[in-house]
Amino acid sequence: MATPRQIDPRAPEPPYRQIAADLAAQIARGDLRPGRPVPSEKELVEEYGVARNTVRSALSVLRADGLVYTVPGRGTYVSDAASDS
Amino acid sequence: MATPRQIDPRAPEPPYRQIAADLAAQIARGDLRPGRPVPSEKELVEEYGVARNTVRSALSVLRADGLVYTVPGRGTYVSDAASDS
DNA sequence: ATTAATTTGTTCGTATGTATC
DNA sequence: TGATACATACGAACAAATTAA
Repeated sequence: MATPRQIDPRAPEPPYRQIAADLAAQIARGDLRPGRPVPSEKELVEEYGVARNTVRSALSVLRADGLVYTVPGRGTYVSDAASDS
Repeated sequence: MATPRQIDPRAPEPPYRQIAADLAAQIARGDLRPGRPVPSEKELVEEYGVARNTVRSALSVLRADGLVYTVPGRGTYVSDAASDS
């Protein structure tokens, strides 16, 4: 089963930003490493307990920040320069 | 050719649930028998005129209900105890 | 033994409608 | 009103497992 990760639906920060921040923290921490895949959208849906759209919104933030890149049909990966952010 | 089965896209029940209910009815009726294969996803797509994802959602419902089980690469089969449901 | 065909599994892209805040 | 979230659906591509030729 997926490791549950907590987000607060009533926090001022919307869930998709909380998730983006959490994933960014995992990258900064080195839990998610450059070149390695981020959990799939399906897995993130299960881990965070949100809809797929919400996960996708979070990943869009990370993409915009250059922290990850997505390959259609493959997955989303941590960018090589992500650690220097 | 595949026997067309009617789905009402404007009904309150979403198509994937209508399909699940229809297949469950076929099982209850004995049209689909324990141990025997359910039509392949490809066939169900043609029969119901929906996308593969939608067929797979319907099959997920039946699996969750224990009415069928799926063997990767082989197919989906009616569970032995399906009749007692 | 190899190859091709079939079938299910996985993953992302996109769109629509509804509901909530 | 606008941003956000959820549910659902269709599409496309490729991988993996199984079976047939």
